[in-house]
Amino acid sequence: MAQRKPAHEQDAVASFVEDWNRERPELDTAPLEVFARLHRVFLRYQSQISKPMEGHGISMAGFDVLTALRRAGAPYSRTAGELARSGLISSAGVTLRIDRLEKDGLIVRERDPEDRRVVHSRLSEQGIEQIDALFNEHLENERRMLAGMTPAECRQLAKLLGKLERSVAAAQEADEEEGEETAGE
Amino acid sequence: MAQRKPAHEQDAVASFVEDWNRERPELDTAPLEVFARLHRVFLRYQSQISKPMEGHGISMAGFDVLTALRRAGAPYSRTAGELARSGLISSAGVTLRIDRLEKDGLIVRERDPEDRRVVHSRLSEQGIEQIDALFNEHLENERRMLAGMTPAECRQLAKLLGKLERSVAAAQEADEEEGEETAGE
DNA sequence: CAGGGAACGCTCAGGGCTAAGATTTCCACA
DNA sequence: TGTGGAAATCTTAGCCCTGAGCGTTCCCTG
Repeated sequence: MAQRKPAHEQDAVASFVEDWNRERPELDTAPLEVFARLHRVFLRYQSQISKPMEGHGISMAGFDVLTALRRAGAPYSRTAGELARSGLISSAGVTLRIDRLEKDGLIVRERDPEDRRVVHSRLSEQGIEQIDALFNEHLENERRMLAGMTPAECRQLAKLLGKLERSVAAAQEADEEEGEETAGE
Repeated sequence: MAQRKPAHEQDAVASFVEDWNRERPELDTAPLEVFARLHRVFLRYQSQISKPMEGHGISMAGFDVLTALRRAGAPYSRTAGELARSGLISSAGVTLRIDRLEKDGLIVRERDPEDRRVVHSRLSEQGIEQIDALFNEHLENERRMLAGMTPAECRQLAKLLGKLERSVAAAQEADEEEGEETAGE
């Protein structure tokens, strides 16, 4: 009943896998070793990364937009569609993010005169200052989160995560094509 | 039909790093190689993993609770606090998750007769059936997402993610201790 | 054996995201 | 040149999460 937590705190995912092997031994739980760990480390990362941002009154969602604009270089402007693709979120999500940032005076919306469907979001002066100050803190914070890893491990992990992203994206696209095929039957 | 992502489209995170080197060359962006990739692959994973669950009318949040209870073994029961820690979420979040699952008839709340502060959440018969059926699909889906990786790469990645979780957790705990020290001044 | 602190779960206010569909604008082509 | 489809953005409805704080219950201590 009580959870075992020996002095050197066993990996939580290893316990999960043990549990499943006991409860449903016929299942091959190998994928959990990757994805359950991915999930847990992301949740921890997310909550840790939010701390310096909250100090500046900026959310992770807002930070994502501000960095995308800052990265773009002068005049620090992108369309809503570009922001959706770069942040891997829906177009509705972009609208909401931009609403909030515009209300805070960090960005301005500008309708494209050539193609009036398009809206450009541009960093305000205040937005540039905020993100330039915050990004240093952000990197410093991330460095502290990597303190337990060697540089070689970081490089190896980065490489494998890149490969995993491609693998997950491939499965996603395979699903979408299958959906299109069966849609016309 | 041509692929949507032609060969010349390089890794999105590599482009980010290039952008930062151009815009703010004084910054050491090495941590992004790990965390930006972690963030992106998690977002893709999250949206892909939701597909089979939606078919059963279950959210990722609900799935997390149901698996935690199923893993626990008979009588498939845990306290709210245990669920919060195992899912890395707040106690308020647990209350909401349980509210929804109870309304759907997948779990039942039972107040502990020995310690009346404690509430146990237990899988209903229907809950057990649902999660047993869904978990197979879930693992199959995860396996498809790993199709682009070799087993050796998966093991290596799992190991490094485990190490990263410990490293991130250490940074988190360091922050909390610092907060406690300065709180009493 | 009475207080008071600690532990547990819940409530509330404030954000955040998505899917589906509406609206506006562009553009290719008959 | 008129029209239908496609594209870009916004709106709506619904669900999910957190931090702060509340009420209840337990239990240690004096």
